[in-house]
Amino acid sequence: MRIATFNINGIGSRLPALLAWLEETRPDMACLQELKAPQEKFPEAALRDAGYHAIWHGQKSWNGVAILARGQAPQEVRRGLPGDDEDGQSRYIEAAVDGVLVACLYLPNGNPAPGPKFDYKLQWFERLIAHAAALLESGTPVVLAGDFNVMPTELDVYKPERWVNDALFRPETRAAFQRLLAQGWCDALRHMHPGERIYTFWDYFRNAYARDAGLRIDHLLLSPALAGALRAAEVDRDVRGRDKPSDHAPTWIELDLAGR
DNA sequence: ATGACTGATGGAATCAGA
Repeated sequence: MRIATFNINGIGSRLPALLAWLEETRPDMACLQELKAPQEKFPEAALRDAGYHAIWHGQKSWNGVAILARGQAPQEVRRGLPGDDEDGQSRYIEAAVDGVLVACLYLPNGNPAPGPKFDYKLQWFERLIAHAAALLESGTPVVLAGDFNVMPTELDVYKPERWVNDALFRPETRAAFQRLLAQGWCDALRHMHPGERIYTFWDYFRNAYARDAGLRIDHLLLSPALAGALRAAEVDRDVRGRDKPSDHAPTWIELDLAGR
């Protein structure tokens, strides 16, 4: 089973690029973030024509997440991260496909830091950590996939010293990510490529992609039950170099679920 | 430290992104 995560930065303007990528790579599941579209503007029919069933949680202008599954309907388990009934931002959706629970998340950016946006980021992170613990306790095979807006280590930033005070790289943010990992999650891309510089995001500014001035902020975390099934983890970086690209590249894992 | 680029909204200029 191949599961991808892709922050598409606007499904309205990115639909041709999304369809082209789906057609080429045919992932079994795809988690999308930053739909930037209200619920009724999601291109359900176009995706169905491409062979994908979808669930999504839209929002006007910002945020928005979706889970696609090829040839079958994702079974929605949850929409919205528990822990704050006042949180109206569409950043979390969860579905089961073939016995695997997949959480699609878009963790808040948090800039500028410090400030209320950074506080929201850290609070959201705490809610994620609490919910992730509950998922692990359930014993279900789980993948946490999405745009975490965290570079876990200095290896994940083209120029760490420039980012130390940024919400994506501040000590509090990295510490929260490490606490999440310490529950027992496997950072799939890092596990398959230890010590390697791999990025999933390149800024639109200053020709960042051509300079390879990137960040690794899109992650797929595997529960212990799934870690042994991991066969590959890669970034489709060429997608970032195409016409009208998202600033993120699709990131994916291959799991061997035979004989579970 | 700052700015540069892009999408959504709304129909210009501003916000947000990372």
